[in-house]
Amino acid sequence: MARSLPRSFYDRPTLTVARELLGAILCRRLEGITLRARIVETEAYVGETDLACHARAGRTPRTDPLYGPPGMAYVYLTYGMHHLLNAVTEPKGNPAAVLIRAAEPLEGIAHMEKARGLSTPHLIGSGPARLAQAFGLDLAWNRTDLCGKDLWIEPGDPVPSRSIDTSPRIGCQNCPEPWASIPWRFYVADSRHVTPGRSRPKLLVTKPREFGNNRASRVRGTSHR
DNA sequence: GGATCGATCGGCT
DNA sequence: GCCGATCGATCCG
Repeated sequence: MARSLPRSFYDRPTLTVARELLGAILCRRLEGITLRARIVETEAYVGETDLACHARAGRTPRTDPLYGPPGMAYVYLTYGMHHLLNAVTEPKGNPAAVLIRAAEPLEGIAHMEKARGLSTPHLIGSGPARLAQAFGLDLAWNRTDLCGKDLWIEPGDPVPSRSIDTSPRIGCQNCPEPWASIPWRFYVADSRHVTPGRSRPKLLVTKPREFGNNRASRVRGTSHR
């Protein structure tokens, strides 16, 4: 049952791994139960030249896992309170990884709901920090072998390319171009379990402005902090 | 439904 | 010191 993806799966170009991780099943063994969730959103971070990738700073104690063998977990803390899970990719020495951004709970859902403190299905794993919280992942999981027995990823039903959408990576707006705009985020287009607010490329929702009341002067609130 | 803002801390400049 | 690979509460429309 626990047929985890082999290390060779991760030992490939990061963009390929990011696409093919869609539909795969993230799993964690707990006492008595197994958590399973279908990955529906990923982002690729590729090397020191990618100025959105942590490896832009070179090899440091923090980024060291990115330089290690493929198939290892890279977990770090962001904003002082959120943990994010990555899968290290490409041959050893090539600092790159796939950020696992969102997943649809399949098994062990009650445990995930408890860990998240809520039970709204599409809010359990729809974001990298939410997913990490649902799975109980923190810094102790950094460098965990994803080809091991505690935390692993199983093959799932492949997502056809027509069902995959792309976008710029979230939270990289301040990076220099082309890194801010390069479409290295991949997600299952019709999934309700992706990061909210960015799943749909905004259809023709914008109504024609009827009253010429185009007040551009947006009062910039009295910024008292 | 969209925009804004505060929380909170490790790592790098 | 400064700034995040974020989330959730809150306010507004």
